[in-house]
Amino acid sequence: MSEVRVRFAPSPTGLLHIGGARTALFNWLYARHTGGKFVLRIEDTDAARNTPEAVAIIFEGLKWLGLDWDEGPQTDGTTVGDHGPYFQSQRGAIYKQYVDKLLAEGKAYEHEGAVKFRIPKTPITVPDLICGDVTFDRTMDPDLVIQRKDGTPVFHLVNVVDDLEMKITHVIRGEDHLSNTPKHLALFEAFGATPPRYGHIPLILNTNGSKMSKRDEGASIGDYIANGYLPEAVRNFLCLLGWSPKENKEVVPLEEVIEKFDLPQINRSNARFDLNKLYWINGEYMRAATLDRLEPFAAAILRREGILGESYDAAYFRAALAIVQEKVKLGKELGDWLAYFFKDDYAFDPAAVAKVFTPEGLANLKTLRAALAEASDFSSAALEDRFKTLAAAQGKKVGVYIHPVRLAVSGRSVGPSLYHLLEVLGKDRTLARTDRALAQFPG
RNA sequence: GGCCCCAUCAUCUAAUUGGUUAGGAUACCGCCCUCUCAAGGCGGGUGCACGGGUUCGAAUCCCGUUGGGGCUACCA
Repeated sequence: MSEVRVRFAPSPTGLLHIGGARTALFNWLYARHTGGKFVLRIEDTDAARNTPEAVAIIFEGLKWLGLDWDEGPQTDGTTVGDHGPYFQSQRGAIYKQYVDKLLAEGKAYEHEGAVKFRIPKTPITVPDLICGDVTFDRTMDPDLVIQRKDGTPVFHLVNVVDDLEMKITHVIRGEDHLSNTPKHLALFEAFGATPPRYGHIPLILNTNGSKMSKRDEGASIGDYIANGYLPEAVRNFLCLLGWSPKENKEVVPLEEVIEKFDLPQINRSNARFDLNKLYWINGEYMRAATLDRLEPFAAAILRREGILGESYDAAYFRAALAIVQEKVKLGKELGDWLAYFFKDDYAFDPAAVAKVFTPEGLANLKTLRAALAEASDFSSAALEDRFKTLAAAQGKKVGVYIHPVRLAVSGRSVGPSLYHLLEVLGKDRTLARTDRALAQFPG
């Protein structure tokens, strides 16, 4: 009946952790599934590692993944939402009120300058939407420091106060917080407030089963951006970690995930991070991407690598992209496949030269060069026809022509469909490159 | 150590919630296709951690063991 309000409350640590990204994703999915609100709150109470750059990295990561938030600080410095401020560092006065209230009611007390909250020494059950009922004994639990000697509030306090003030209805967070939940529940009770529903999602582990920490390979979303993963692929992969669309599907459109996603179906066991599968999914998305999607993505990468200038021949670039698209699985590989399209003095792969530019291979190349020079139609279909006709006339297989030209016009033995490659390069370039190869390797 | 969570192929997971030859995907290995590389097609091996129960019947429920993870801060 009341609107669902979930939140992602990262701490600016200098990176967006893959686990945090998935937590954000699950929260976002739940908000979108229920038509609720997704709130972004920055838990920057630890001033030491709180920098504008670190906050910007969180923004960047979320936006890259397509996780837009309905409330919270915006990239341009403005704020959206009526429950702010959304930076904990700006909420000191609010926390103070709550601490004073507990103090006044005798639910907290001062101890060596700090303030401690009296944890009820009775068993408590956390009704978790994912884990089920989890009961904690608490009879031996020590009281909880909620305000340090220096007057600053502690995580557990601010977390609860903010969730309460921001009217969060569902707390979806990592399972590492399950054991902390009794403390949070006690705080809500002390404030006379109804606690949110909780859903603790399993953690993401390294391939070897150890806990994935900041330093580990692939732990940062920034790594995926840098390596040219497609955000939609990373998002799809993350969805599959702890959740399944059933029906033996792996590649799942976002709309379908939003429609099917729900808390009770989330797995309860930790998942290991399988980079192989992410790589495969990325390839799936690469091949399925439209040219309009791929062009800006690829152009940004190739510019960064100095392969493409600020301005470029869009039609030529798109044509090249179209024929290598099905070969490439990762943005990072794009440069390797496309560099020679934009560079005429490419080097020749020595191993390929040794194998293909044999006296016979070079002779075939010369024969072919003559045939291509006469071609008026340089379309792939016409080229294929011409190659086959030539081969038949000479009593040879087309391969004996194909391999030398490929090496001649690209410097390598691996590439897209040769006829298509020549079509994209065009007659002039093809002949010029062939001549260059012939000049360099006279036989 | 104490408390909590978890346990299906190497990995991510499915199993109409006790009745299946335990399914799919990635990875790996063959074969096919083929101008290279991919993609695609076909095929293959690998799994219910272990031990007890309950039941006509257990991957599924219960207990224990083992293993993994988390929490146990005046970090978040």
